[in-house]
Amino acid sequence: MTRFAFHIHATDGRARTGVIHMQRGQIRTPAFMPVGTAATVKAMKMDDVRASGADIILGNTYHLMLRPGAERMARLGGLHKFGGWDRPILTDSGGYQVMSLASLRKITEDGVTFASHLDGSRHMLSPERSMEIQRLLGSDIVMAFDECPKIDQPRDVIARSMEMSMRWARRSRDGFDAGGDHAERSALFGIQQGGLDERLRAESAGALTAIGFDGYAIGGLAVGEGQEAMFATLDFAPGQLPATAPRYLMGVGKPDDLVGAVERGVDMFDCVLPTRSGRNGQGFTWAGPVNLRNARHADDSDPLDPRCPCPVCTRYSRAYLHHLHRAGEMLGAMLLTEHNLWFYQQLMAGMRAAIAEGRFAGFAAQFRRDYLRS
RNA sequence: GGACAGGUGGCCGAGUGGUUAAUGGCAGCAGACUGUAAAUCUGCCCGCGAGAGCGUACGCUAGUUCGAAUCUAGCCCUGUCCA
Repeated sequence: MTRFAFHIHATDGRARTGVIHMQRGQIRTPAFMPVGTAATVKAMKMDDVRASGADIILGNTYHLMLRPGAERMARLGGLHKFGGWDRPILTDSGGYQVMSLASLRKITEDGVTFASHLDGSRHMLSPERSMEIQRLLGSDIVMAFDECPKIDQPRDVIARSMEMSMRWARRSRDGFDAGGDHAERSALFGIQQGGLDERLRAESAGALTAIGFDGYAIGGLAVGEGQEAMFATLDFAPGQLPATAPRYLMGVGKPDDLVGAVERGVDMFDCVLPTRSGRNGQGFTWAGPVNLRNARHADDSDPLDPRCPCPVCTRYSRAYLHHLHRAGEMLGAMLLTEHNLWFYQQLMAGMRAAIAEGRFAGFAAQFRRDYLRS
């Protein structure tokens, strides 16, 4: 059975559409992967995540190693069984927490020591340990352990960080390959760094390509640089990575970010936005984002998005969603999260179809007219 | 009828002579959220004004004082208990 294969079915400009084949299932690209940090896509049941159109979800090394713990997870049969999701799971390596938990960690060449945000206990994450944890979780797509640096730093700091991430990529490759059966069933992605700098990105891409990975992630973006700078970087970064492998833009993004990134050759995405925003009252629609807490929805009996076929838009009104979010009812978070995930998946499906039919530019233009309507 | 305890900005509730247009919380009006320390966070929230500022304001009235939400007196109202 195929461990990992990426077939590109069509291209349109730099945009591509295809399918990743893995033992636990197929992943249609361009793909959006809902984030399930703590063995749950927050506020969602896994059957509903699947019904929204997701082929793959994320898990997180750092959070799961702290709670419930990687060894426990392995004893319980792995992350898929534990969380009730039998399709592919991509696990982040903990590299993002090197940045997001900057005040709680110390970096050395060997790895990163965290003071747990839960109880202050100390935990070491190295390329080797991150690979081991992702193996214990039973991950399908393992991410190399990297440092996701803050963007507002001098070039030489970004350069040294990137170089260390490339040494860690080598160690991640070796650690993953030593994983026995798991390495036979799963895939390993490297992560390009280098900030907004074309030469650093090229160096990073070269280092990763020399090591060899199943897929290549673009890391270190969507960390405050703004869409214009991100797109400027994506004008060259995807092209520096192997054309035959999936390209995964980590942590992105808003709907218009996804369209612009697919346009520039990206195949995979993950982002907390649809789920977090769903909990915080923001709903995504074809006419742009909507804050359901706003007073103007109190008497609105229309669905959140008239074009949306999701279980929420076909049953409930904006007024009801407004009421639930005002009242702090948990169903409000659940329903809006579900809609948002459907919206993201419909957007991806729309892009896949447009690429396959050679009309991506028109799709993107129409999307922007409706969504950005400014 | 009597004894206590109270009456503060939409609500709850601090403040007990001067850095007080008055701490907090809630409600309200907006905004943010991008490999999840987030069902979170931020701003606004008496009126007029772009602003400086001006005007009103701590049950009511009258006082004391350079100065009162804070002290005094009377009155009104609310709660608990006793008759």
